[in-house]
Amino acid sequence: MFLGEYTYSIDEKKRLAIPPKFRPTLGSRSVLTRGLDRCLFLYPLKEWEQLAAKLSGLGLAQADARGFARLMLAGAMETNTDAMGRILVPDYLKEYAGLEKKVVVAGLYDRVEIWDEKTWSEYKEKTESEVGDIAERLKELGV
Amino acid sequence: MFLGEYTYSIDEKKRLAIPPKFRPTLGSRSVLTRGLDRCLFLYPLKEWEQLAAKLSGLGLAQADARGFARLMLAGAMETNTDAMGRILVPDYLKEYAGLEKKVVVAGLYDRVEIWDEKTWSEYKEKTESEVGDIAERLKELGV
DNA sequence: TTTTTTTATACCTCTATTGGGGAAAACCTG
DNA sequence: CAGGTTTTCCCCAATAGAGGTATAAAAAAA
Repeated sequence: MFLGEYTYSIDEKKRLAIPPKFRPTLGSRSVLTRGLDRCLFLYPLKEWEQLAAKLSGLGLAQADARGFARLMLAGAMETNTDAMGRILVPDYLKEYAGLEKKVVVAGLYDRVEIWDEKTWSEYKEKTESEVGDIAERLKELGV
Repeated sequence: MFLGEYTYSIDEKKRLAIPPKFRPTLGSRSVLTRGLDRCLFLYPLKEWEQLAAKLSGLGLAQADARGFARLMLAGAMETNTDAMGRILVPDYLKEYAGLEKKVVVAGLYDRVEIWDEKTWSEYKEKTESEVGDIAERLKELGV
């Protein structure tokens, strides 16, 4: 289970450290792809395989489903973590997410998300004001 | 069951002691999250897992559900209590709750709440003055 | 008052993070 | 196809920071 948010910097060789707590769960092979809302998704290989199967089964009928599947499948790339637990972020993904120097790595239960620090803080502020009453939402979930 | 309120100080390494009475119930692994009214919630791992599974089950499709899950899941952090019964409070949560030196740890039946001492006393004063109105409303609830 | 538990601070060890160097592989170009 | 250039990967090192431990003081209990 991935939890928490961490800040790292991408070095000039496009290497990005993964939080030590995430490393055992991710394993040595993981998949990096375009995510929603201008961030990147990072999955353990097994989780990715399940998701990819679901995505390719999404039927060709709807244009938006096709677009979504293309976004994630076409942009996917397997990444090997080096001895220090870092992954290499390819140019086209770095550009997609607008990653500058400072980057936020966030754990979201079954996946890891990678955001540019600025984009992340803007998104959080926006969401906090829109989501409104957290207590109400939690009650809907039966907590 | 968590009961009572205690005052502790966070050391310069962001470590915070948990009341000895709470330790057996929390176990060695627990989860610290953003709470309501600028405090932090601390759950035993098992309790949290139920909530997290529900949040992650909301799926990727809707933008507002995504945002809500991101706030709650990325905002959470698993904390291991050390040999002296202390937990580590990450920067972003310390900042969220405005924790300074003195901190109040309060038991609320099934969860633990963590407040900055100043925020806590202000909140209490405010609530005590409204206590009459609240009692009226509780009567309506049949308490 | 004595004993025991607990809190807080200081210190020390170890791990994590970030940087760089160099080898190998891939790519482009002439 | 050969030479040169760029990119990727692997190894190593230094520093800083985090995590663990011990001790002394304080509080609580007997």
